[in-house]
Amino acid sequence: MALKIGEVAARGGVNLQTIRYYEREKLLPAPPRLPSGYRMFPEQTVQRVRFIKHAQELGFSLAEIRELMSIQIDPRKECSDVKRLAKSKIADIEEKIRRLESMKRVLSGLTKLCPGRGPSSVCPILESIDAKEAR
Amino acid sequence: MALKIGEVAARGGVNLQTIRYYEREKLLPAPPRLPSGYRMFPEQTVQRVRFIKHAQELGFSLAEIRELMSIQIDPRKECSDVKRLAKSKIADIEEKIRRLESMKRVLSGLTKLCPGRGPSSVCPILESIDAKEAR
DNA sequence: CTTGACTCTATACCTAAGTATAGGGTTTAG
DNA sequence: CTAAACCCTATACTTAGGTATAGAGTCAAG
Repeated sequence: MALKIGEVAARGGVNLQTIRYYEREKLLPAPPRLPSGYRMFPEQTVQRVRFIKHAQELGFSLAEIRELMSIQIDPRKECSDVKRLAKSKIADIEEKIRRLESMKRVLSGLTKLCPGRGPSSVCPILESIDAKEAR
Repeated sequence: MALKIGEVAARGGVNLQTIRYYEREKLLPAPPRLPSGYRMFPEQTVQRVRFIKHAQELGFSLAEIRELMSIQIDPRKECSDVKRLAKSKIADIEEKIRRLESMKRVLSGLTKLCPGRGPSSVCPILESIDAKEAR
């Protein structure tokens, strides 16, 4: 059930060139090739591409994503390294969640204050965000 | 208690040029100037810069951040517009939180499985992430 | 057995978000 | 009153993360 590059790109929701770019950048393992040179990707690759896209939307760089995904590939790495890395990533994630939750609180508060009519200068969104500094 | 550009940059934790760039890009309002042309920023500006940086770490582009911050500035805008925008931003934020929480679950599960010694190929992090697609 | 849709590599180009540099004026501490 | 440490504009360069194009080969439906 191998997929050609166009299938992977379509199902992953990205440009075809992006798949080749990710392979060059070691975000996707180099797939087996047909004698013609055509790449044949395992189906899983689609999930991987989508994971990359989601992680990007959460503010992770490709370098960070590569780090996350490289963990189990290298058997020279010790499990303790994996554990340390995972813990530090969990801390990053928790910080992001905290900030998002604070932004959400501010915005929710705003929609409640907002009468729904009249000029928006009444709405103190920016001051709230500024004052709380998204914390 | 006005600040010169260097102070703002240092306290905001960004390059000095970045402040001028943000002003050009309308992420910071054009500050008053001394007769010499020196910008004099209100202290608040530091908070604003930090907010921008935090929002970026959460995956918002400068365009999105500008949209968020521009809300109360224009009194021609109706409060209902503000409300609609705020609600759509809240939905975005909730989606981000959901994905982060899923990533966190996967990583936490991993640190528990991980014996702390031995090769990392034992650790099924990537498969977990792939399988769940960060949801 | 051909023709249209696909793939290959290589190279060039693009946008967002800065960062650096040149060539000058200003402020302030000694 | 001068020298270090600021600031000004304008312009050029950089990095990350893609996208597009050229020129050539391959696959599959009729």
